[in-house]
Amino acid sequence: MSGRFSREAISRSSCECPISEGVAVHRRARATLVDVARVAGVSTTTASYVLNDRNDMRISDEAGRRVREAAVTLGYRPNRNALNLRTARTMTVGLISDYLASGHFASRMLSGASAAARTIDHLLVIGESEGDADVETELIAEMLDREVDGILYATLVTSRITLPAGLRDHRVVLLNCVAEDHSVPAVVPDEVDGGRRAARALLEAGHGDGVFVVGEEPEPDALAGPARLAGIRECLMQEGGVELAGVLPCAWAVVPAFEAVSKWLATGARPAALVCLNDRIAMGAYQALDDAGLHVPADVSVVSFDASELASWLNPALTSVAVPYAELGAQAVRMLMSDDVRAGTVVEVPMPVQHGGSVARL
Amino acid sequence: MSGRFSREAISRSSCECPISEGVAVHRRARATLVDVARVAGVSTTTASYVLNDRNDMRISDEAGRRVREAAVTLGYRPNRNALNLRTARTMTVGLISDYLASGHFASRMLSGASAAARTIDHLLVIGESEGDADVETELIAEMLDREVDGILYATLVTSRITLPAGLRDHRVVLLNCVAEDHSVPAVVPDEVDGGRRAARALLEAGHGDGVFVVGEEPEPDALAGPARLAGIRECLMQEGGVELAGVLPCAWAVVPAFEAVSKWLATGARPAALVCLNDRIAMGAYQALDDAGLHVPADVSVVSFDASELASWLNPALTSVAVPYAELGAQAVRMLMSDDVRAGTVVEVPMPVQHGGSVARL
DNA sequence: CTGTTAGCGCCTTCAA
DNA sequence: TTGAAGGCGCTAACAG
Repeated sequence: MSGRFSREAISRSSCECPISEGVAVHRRARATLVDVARVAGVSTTTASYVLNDRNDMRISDEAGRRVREAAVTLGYRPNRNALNLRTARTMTVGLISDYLASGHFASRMLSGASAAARTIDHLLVIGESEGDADVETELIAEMLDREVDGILYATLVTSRITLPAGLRDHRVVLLNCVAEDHSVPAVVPDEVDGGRRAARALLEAGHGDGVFVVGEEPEPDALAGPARLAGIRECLMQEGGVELAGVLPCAWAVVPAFEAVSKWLATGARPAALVCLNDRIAMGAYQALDDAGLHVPADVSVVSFDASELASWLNPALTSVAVPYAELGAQAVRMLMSDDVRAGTVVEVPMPVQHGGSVARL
Repeated sequence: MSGRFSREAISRSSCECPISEGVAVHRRARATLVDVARVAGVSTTTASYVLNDRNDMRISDEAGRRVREAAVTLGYRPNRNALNLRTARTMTVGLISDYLASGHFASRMLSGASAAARTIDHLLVIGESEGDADVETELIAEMLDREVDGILYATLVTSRITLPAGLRDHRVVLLNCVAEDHSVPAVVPDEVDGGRRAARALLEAGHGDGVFVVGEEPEPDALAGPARLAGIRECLMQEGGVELAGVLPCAWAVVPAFEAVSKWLATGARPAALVCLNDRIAMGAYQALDDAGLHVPADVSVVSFDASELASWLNPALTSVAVPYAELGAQAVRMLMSDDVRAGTVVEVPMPVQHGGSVARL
């Protein structure tokens, strides 16, 4: 009883404590369930039942009304921390990623994840390891300490990974990567089908012969390149009956692509079409083609992957196979919080083609 | 007492409850302070004091040793939710932004904020409103419910804003925006000085006459453009003794810039140097200059703002004034959590010049 | 130097 | 139909 009174004294005295001499901060100004119950003239139990819409307990209409009214007038919002402690659920999902800052790929995943989380009343807690294993371990511990309801483990580059030890036996979904042993559910782009779609974009415009791929790059853990290439080869053969004309290796960046393509064109190569494994490679290729006096798409058609902003900035705009980052993030959240996450499940999200003006119709 | 025993029974039965037939999840498998105290043979108080390094209470070395040992062997980690409830601090900072997904600007801010938060043992909780006021209100409530220790309110575009009502009287720092009435501490880039630096990059290379600005665009709440322009004008005049030759208005995107510059060049305009108000404008300008047979930097020098990846992709690479996004995020977190946040404080972070090959040395 | 105790705000079993 | 009471895991008076 005395406890109740003292609470009240504290609770209502919205003590404005100034931080230094600037910003003022309300502490304990929020109404608690006890306050609501008191104002409504019922017990906390009753208030709790009403506010949680528990129909199994029959509450008189009158009591229900009074509680709801009190809650509104007091601006009552349940204290999540108390709830967390009580229920051991926090309505948050953690997202641990190696790189958040690089490119707006990561941010699109975040955006999709954030939105999906919000629709199920969860908030996103993020951490960036910057590729540092110690930081990663620390972040994992930090999140588990906070009892996030699940963790998304994401990588910037689609890759094959080993689940960090700290995450084992926890609710985890991999985002943009897969576990070596397929022991963890994962959401990745369907790169092989993406490759097919890139090739199909050329076939549909009447291309077939003289199609070259630019950007093969042997990185052991990167999955996108080989998968895209396989899809391209397969589609060209199965749907066009032609063999891929060749592959020009280069790193996935503008300058290396520019140099590789320039050198190649200098040898007299005259491709009919290029499939660049990402938009930056395509940009380098554009520059090299321009220097060689070749026009896109009149002389050479180009398709690429990523459908990043860059694709729309180039002139002519690139036809590019999009990586559905936002969708990946959203799907991963939904999967993480769904009831039937199965260990081996790997969801492959389709990669839509974004058409530009870089493919000539023959 | 019975409570203690029953706790123990629950606590140690690391009940592995499988989710569907896949992922297994440990519930309550973690050791609690009670467990540690019991194993060490002391009271929870003692254990708490030891683990929190509270020197004001003198604990025997022996007891201290045993507690620490027990904590290690049990892998004890304090339950943050209990701590949150008890201390009304959560060691989290919230970040509410209008757009997270657009460009990698936002993600750089996130990255900087995340890293800074980590150094002070805080985790970042994020929310994206997508420009929707209702979503924003909801996110604010959600974060306050969780008692984040402070909130960063960020905008994608540097702008002047009104603090959302729900944030008033809370610990807030504005990120990349300022309050109309300067009533809230804020961290923004020093755009005027950035403008000076852009102009200085030209002056130092011997330029002065025939400098045009591309990209003036009258958006009432956007601060960057006018500030950059003012800095450019001021520096040109004060340090170079010349008047800015002119301003070519256009939207801040590649295609509009391409069109505006093309049309302008078609009228016979022959600028000596262009200051493009962002990198995308510069890209459009490059394309237009190229079409007109003008070379960068031989015929026209170009400097711009943002120092985005794009600046390094262009050929020649752009000399561009960087927006220190990561630094903004980091500073904002530090400011938010520092003890002396003053209402009116506006921290202006310097914008470093990133040199490329787009300025000819005269 | 160490243990007992009373909550933080909430949910929920049990009894009335 | 409602209320009292216990406890989630932790900290901090206050006793001993």
